[in-house]
Amino acid sequence: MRASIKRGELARLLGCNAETVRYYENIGLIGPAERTASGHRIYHQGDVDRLRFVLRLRQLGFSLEEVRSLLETVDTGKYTCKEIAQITERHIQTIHAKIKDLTRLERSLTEITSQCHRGNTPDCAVIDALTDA
Amino acid sequence: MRASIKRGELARLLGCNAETVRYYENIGLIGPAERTASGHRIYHQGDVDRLRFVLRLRQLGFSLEEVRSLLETVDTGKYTCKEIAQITERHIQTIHAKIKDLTRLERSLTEITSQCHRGNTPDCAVIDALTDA
DNA sequence: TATAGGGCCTGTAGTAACTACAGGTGCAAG
DNA sequence: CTTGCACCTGTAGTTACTACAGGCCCTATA
Repeated sequence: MRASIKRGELARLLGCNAETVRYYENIGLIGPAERTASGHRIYHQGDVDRLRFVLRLRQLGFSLEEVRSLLETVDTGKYTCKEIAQITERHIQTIHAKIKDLTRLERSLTEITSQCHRGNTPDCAVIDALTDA
Repeated sequence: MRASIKRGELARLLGCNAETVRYYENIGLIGPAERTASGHRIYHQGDVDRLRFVLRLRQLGFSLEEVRSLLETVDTGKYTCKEIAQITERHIQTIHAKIKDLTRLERSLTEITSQCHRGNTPDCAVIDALTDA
């Protein structure tokens, strides 16, 4: 017989919050789980695999909508390696843009702070930079 | 007499959404605006300066709670340059950590994608990497 | 002076992706 | 048998806005 686990065990197994599993079911990202007579959810190997797939995509920074779209793509089987590569490459670009933004931000802040004498008086170059018109 | 502008003009002047101004007032980040007899908000130079301060901090990635705290610090005037420098340096650390996270993420994705042959078949190294237990 | 169009007013709901709670069952170990 | 944990449900809270709907005000033009 197929191994079956409950929600908490599934979450522990994959390192996510048990509420997240229910949330993903609610929004239809993963299918409704099989239930025991008393209403408790039970999960099998296939469910574990699917949730792992979802969680990995999330860890890689894909949005839930992107995950949903990728699941559909993979489910229908109508995809090519080229298409998948394109999707991930677009995503890499997005991440790259975020890194650039943050780096610019870091530079600004570092520059502003570099003017500080770090003394025990309230005259501060940071405040000046933020206050000036 | 003091120059006075309305909400839309203030927003245009500082490059933010007019609704944002109302939002900041609602959450008490900026004080309640002076009103005309009919209830329209009016703003003066001091208000412009204060909102600019807030918006700059936001642009630098500070959270609204951090902005609130900084406003309070500056308002009381009980701060030293050293303290402000410490706050911004902590913030730089946070940003730096985010950059590191994203860079790691980018590396992972690039690595996964590098295995792809980009062909017109559905056998894809990305999917394999995401699917494997 | 009448009117048309904007801009302003309010409260509320929606966004992303969960997380946390309250109030109530089920289940398994001792 | 009872204790305590895990599970069930629906709902509210989080961040930082943004976008309405329904209604008033203000100003420029005919």
